[in-house]
Amino acid sequence: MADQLQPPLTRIQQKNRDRILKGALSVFSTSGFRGATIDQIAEAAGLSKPNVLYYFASKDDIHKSLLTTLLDMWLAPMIRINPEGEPLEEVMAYVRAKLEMSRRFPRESRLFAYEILQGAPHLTEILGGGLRDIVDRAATILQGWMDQGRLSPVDPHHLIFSIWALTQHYADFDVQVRAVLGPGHDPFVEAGPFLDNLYRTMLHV
Amino acid sequence: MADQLQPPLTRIQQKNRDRILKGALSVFSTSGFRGATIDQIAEAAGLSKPNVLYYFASKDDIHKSLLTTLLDMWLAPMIRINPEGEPLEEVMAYVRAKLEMSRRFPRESRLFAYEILQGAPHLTEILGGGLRDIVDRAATILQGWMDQGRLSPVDPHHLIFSIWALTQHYADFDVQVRAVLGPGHDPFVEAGPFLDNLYRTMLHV
DNA sequence: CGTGATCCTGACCATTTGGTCAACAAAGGA
DNA sequence: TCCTTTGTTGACCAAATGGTCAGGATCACG
Repeated sequence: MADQLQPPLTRIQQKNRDRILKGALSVFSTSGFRGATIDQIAEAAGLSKPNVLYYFASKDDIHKSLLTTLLDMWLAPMIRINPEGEPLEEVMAYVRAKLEMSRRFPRESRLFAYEILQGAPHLTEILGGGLRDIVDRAATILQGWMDQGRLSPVDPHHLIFSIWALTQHYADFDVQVRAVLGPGHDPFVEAGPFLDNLYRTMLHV
Repeated sequence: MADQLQPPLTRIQQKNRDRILKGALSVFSTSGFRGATIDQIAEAAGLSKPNVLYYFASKDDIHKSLLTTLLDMWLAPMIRINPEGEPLEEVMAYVRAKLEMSRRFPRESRLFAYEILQGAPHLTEILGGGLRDIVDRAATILQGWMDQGRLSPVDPHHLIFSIWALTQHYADFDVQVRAVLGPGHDPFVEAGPFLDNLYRTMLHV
């Protein structure tokens, strides 16, 4: 389990690995793992297929690398919940951060959605491990606030699920949302006040 | 656009088409369209691959058939919203029906999730057509109730999105929800009161 | 029964796709 | 400059996969 002493990446390695991951994010997030081909990734990255496989051992390797790299970014807002802060504002800040991430990084959201739908074959250990710890920490903080009467009491885990569901929905189901709303709408802009109102009314003591 | 006069299905056709669709639902909902193979579907249906292709022209055909067949069932609860009913109870009944569908038909939920994630290649005309009409009708009813002061005013479209997101999340992200909650939890059972409380507090005048 | 329609399958095909490899090109340090 | 390391690719392979087809089995019905 000790970290391998990796030789530092060369300039070219840095650049090309980056291009591959960027291209792969684009392809995986639109077609899913099975639907994506190394050829597509190579083209999106502007490299030849064998060259892609020079930097990553396999398609699986690219996918796993993407997921683990992005997971940190994805969970960051939850870690930033501050137990010393004002309860309602902390929750609202998390909701806003999560919605903003869905707006700015919809491909990342879809990448995770595909992975979870599939049964999370590449994330099983993380799901029951690190993720659960992070969520439990947040749930404990929320529960504490509720016990102090500073937040309306609800199940903290399901509160967190609701935030995930409501914010990621706008990224993952983007086409459906836009098809139903029709042109002239910005789903993310409209969702802001809606979610704000929803969580304020539900959690206000 | 006129309906073709189809010869009635024989007993065997009825049975085998049914088995294929059942098997395909299972396979598509766990692997997505591209991840599913006709061989897997055939095995799940207990038929040989050529026999599957005797009943359906192509893999695409099976998939499209599944989606259109299931879409009606999926939208049924929304159509049942009754403008003459008691507003809050109508909404709560819809929420409960949708959660119950996620619980009983998680595979159907995931099938749609995959399709939307993919950009809904097989549902584009339905999304902007029939679905939009159904949603708009429901949104109009909700808006009417809000205008009458019988429901707290919120954006009706986003209210509907929120119900979809919150209920389908438990089916689509099942592994994640269970991994976070740990053993000894029934997410669907816990979600019931949570959603009940959420919508009552948000919509109660 | 008989016979036409329906049903079923082993064998096969073309294409796609993940991945390999030998050989060649470019960097880069001494 | 030379030579080792690093980077790149065309050609290739084996497996998987969507789909076809000729022919055989079974069914329904007069």
